[in-house]
Parts: sequence; C-alpha cells; structure tokens
Amino acid sequence: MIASKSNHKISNMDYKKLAELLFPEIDKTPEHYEKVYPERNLPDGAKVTRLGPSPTGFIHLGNLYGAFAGERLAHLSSGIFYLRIEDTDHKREVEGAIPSLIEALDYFGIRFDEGAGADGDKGDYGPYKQSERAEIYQCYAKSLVEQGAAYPCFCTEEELDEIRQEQEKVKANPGYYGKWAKHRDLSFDEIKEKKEAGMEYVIRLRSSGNPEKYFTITDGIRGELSMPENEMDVVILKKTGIPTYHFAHVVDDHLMRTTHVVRGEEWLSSLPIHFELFNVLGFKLPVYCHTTVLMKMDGETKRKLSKRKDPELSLDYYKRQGYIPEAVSEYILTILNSNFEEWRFANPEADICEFEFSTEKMSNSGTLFDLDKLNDVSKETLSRMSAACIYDYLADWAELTDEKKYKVISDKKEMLLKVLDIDRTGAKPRKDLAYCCQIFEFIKYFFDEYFVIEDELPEQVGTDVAKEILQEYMMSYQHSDNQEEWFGKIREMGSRMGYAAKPKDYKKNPEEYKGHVGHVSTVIRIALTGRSNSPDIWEIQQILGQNKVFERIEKYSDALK
RNA sequence: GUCUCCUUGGUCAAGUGGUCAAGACGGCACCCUCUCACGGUGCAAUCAGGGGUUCGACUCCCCUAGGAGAUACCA
Repeated sequence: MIASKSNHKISNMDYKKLAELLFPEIDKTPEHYEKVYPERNLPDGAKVTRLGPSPTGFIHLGNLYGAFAGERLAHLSSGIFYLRIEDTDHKREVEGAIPSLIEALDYFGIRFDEGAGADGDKGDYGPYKQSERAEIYQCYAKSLVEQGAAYPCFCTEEELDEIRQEQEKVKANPGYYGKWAKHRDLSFDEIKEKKEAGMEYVIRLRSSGNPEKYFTITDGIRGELSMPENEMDVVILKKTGIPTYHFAHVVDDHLMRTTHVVRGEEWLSSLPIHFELFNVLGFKLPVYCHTTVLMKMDGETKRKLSKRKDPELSLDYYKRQGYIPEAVSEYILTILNSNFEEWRFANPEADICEFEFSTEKMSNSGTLFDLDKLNDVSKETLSRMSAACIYDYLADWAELTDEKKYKVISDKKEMLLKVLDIDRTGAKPRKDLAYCCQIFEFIKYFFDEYFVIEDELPEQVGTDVAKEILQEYMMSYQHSDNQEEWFGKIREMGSRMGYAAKPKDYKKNPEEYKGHVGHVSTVIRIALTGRSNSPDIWEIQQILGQNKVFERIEKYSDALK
C-alpha cells in the first residue's frame, strides 16, 4: 500500500518471502488480534485512557498530574482507565517500581479498571506488560515487512556513528532516513546472507513521509497542530525482538482500544512518527492530549521536574510529610483545570468527582509547582474535613514514620479528636491544619512527652509580675467557668495589676499602662502551651483538664526565677 | 544545527478584536480581636520585544528573544 517510490531491489513478490525469513515462528495475523481484542462495547462518548509508566524509578508529582487527567477523563465518561507497564527497556528497569507505583497512586485515589496489578492482570485486553506482548508486536512488524513498509537493518553502532559523523560534516539532519538509510534497499539475498551469517539486526519502518509536507492534527489540550511528516526510518523492533516505545504505543493503544492518549508534552515531537505508524498500519488515530510538564524553580529559571534531581517531589515524600491525599488531589485539579477553583468555591461540599474536568481547560504552558499554594489548598480542604477523618490520617502517618508519635497519638485518641476540632465548627473555621507533620508540630503541646517551653515572656511582663499573674490565676481558677466568666477574671486581674482591659486603651495611652490583657493572657498561654501563640486557651484548658492546667501553671511558675 | 511546542503580575491563571486586563496563592497595610488562625477592607504587581493587519489588538499574521522538548536499538 505504501509501496515506496524508492527503487527497492526486492520485488513485491518477495516481501512475503522476506517476512517469512525474518519471522518464521510468527503464525498469527493482525486479523487474529483484531478478533481477540474487539472494539469495546461502551456507552457513547466513553473514553478509554491509560497510564503507561515505565518502571524506571519512583513516581513523582508530575506523574500524578498526568495520571489524574487520564483518570478523570475516563471515569467522567463511564469509560475505562487502565494501567499498562511500558517495560521495553530492561536496562533501566528498577526493582519494585511497579508495586510501589500502584500503591502510591492508590494512596492518592487513582484506581485502575483494568491492567497490570500487584496480583496479576485484570481485563480482557492484556497482557498489560509490554514485555509479555512480544509476539503481538512481531506479528504486526511482520505484516509491515510483507507490505514493504518495514525492513531489517544490520547496521552496527559503529556504522550508525559513521553515518552521523558524515551527516554532521555535510550539515545534514542526523538520523537514519532517505539516502542515509544504508540497508533500506538490501536485496533478499543480501539479507538472507547476513542473517545466516548470524548478524544481528533491527526492524525499521520504511518511511514514505515527506518532511516538506505538513499534516494537521487536533490535540485535545492544544487544539490544532501542524507538523511535518516523518521521514525517519525509525527502529520499530530492537535486535532483541522487543519493540521501541513508538511501535509499542501504536500497536497497544490500537489493540487496547484507547480513545484518548494522555501523555507528557515530551512526546509532542515524536507525533509525526506515531502519525505515520498509525496510518501505515491502518489504525484509527486516537485523540492525543499532550499535558504540560510540571516545572520547578531552579535558581533563576524554571526547570522540568526530574526524578533524579528532585527527590523532594516524589510522591513518597508527600506521604511521609503526611499530606492528605484528598488535599493533594484538590491541588492537582486546581493546576490541572483553570476553572476548578471557581467551581470549588461555588460547591464547597461537593465531591471532587462531580467536577466536570475537561481537556480544553488544561493549561498548555509549563506549570510551576507551588508549595505555598499546595499548603493553602490543603488547609482549605482539611477545614472541610471531620476531626475523626483527620485523626485517622494522622494515626496512619505516625505509624508509618515515627513509633513514639504513633504511640501518643493512639493512646490519646479521645483527646485528639477534641483537639483537632478546636474552633473548626461554625461559619469561620480555623484553617491552620495543612499536613500531618505540620499538624503534629502544631498540637504537640498536648502531649507531656513533647511539651516544651518554646517562647519568651512578652517584654511588658517581668518575671516577678509573671509569677504573680500565675499565682493569682491559680487562686481564682474555676474549671467550670464558661469562656466569658473565665476571661472576665483575667481582665479584672490584669486591670488590678496595671494592664489595660482592652488593647485599644493601651494603644491609645501606652504610658498609662504596663501593657494590656493580651500580655497577661500570654503568660498563661506560655505556661500551658509553651508558646505565645495558640488557639483559644479556655478550650485548651477544657481539653487538658483541671489537673493538667494546675500542673503546668505551677511548673512554669516554679521555673521562673 | 534542525524540527516542534510554549511566553499575561513573584507564582497559578481568566481572557478568543472594543474590559478601568478577572480571580487565587504569596507580599504589604488596616479592621475585627486576649495571642495565633479565621474573616473583612485595601494596596503594590502582568499582556517578552519589534513590526504589520485593523477605526481599534493581550487576542490575527510575521520577525526577534527567552524557555521547554525532540533529534537513541530510553521512555
């Protein structure tokens, strides 16, 4: 069908012979696989998407970003989201990458309908590991050879190097194509001879593209794209018989009936290759959705996130920091779809799944990862979450990271449930809980094991006065006082000692007072929490209990010299 | 080098020929307030540069610059 214009030394008749010579053991035909993997029977508009990670390391935020897009697209349309492991490069494979990947994604709520799993494949379109699909790729490669659209290439690395050097010398584009493709027009006998001599070879596409000609394609995210046709005789099967990414992508996404290919923008420039491959194989083109890469600030410039350089952005890091998965999802969605924040504002209680995610609303310039924003989104998210729910995450996190913390957290569950709820009910809930690590720091003074005096007395209060305040406070303390009664006493005590009952009065006439109630209450606050800033003291006292209140006040008072 | 994509405040961004160029994060100031947080009000801050097209350009075209990616028997 593409039978080329180049002057092959092989007649059309011989392509079949060549295919047999190259793939004697392949007895299946593309028609066979078409039957085995029929069109999916899904409702109209259902999208089939996939995540195709290579098990070469540990997954980071950038991967989650792409995974999220695919997952949303599929599940919002009653489609299928599956996991395909792209392990065609054994050299780079990292032990244990797959289970850890599945686990990490699961933690962030990304579940697959089918595909590779920790306990084997699920679904009718498998196997879902490319390393187990060799026969299939070879079958399609064979059919390409039969058509004259692919051929064996026996070039060694050295020969390829020579070609490259020659190209550099004459300033030609590097690559294996056109007249540079040494083995493009080998005769059947030459091929047979080399093969029988035991020479290793790869299978290359016999490209019929013309880079002078452009084709257009509509990207789901970027809209209309115009690109030159591919002219490279790219390798489709390596000498091991394993396909390259390009070939595996085309065969798999066709056979697995993927409708939308969501992948990083680093693939954009290979689109011409994929376009030609789809055409030459007679497959229907999926909708491509090229996402932007997640960037990070590196000194003065933006840079793509990298697994090697940015371990602090690995998903595992977030888990260890104790970021709540729902919060991370919220964050990802806010950078994924520009109208998400608006939607969330209008629907504060809605489940994230109700948001109508769309590829058109995806940004197409590099997004910088912003920790401040993540934290803000996280606080917002946690403010809508129940204390019990946060407690569970906190306990899980501690169990994972720190035995001692886990012990105090599980021992004091009842207390913590109250602590986590301080000031969080009502119209204006506190928003100071962001992630477990930070939460623990924030509330640790409730545990004697972690309680320390961190802050100094305010300058308006001398040591003697502080002692006096604490003594008087203990004398008048009634645990059963309500918030108003309790604070009234502090005001009164402060006034008696020369502190303004209202901070405003003090600000107006600072010379008339030693300070204001705020300074008085700070002394008590430090005694009880170790810090000059904390949520409402009355609430803290109610949770701590009368005995603990006295104990801490006394201890602090004694410590003041 | 060649090819492709991208370019609105410090960051994320809305915007598709006529807007005083939204909003969010962060920053600052003030208000509320016993501290912190929350909440409220306000301020500073953006169309990379240059040419066109047009009555009119952030928006369309071209050039330049910058950034990212590809140019592998890696994905």
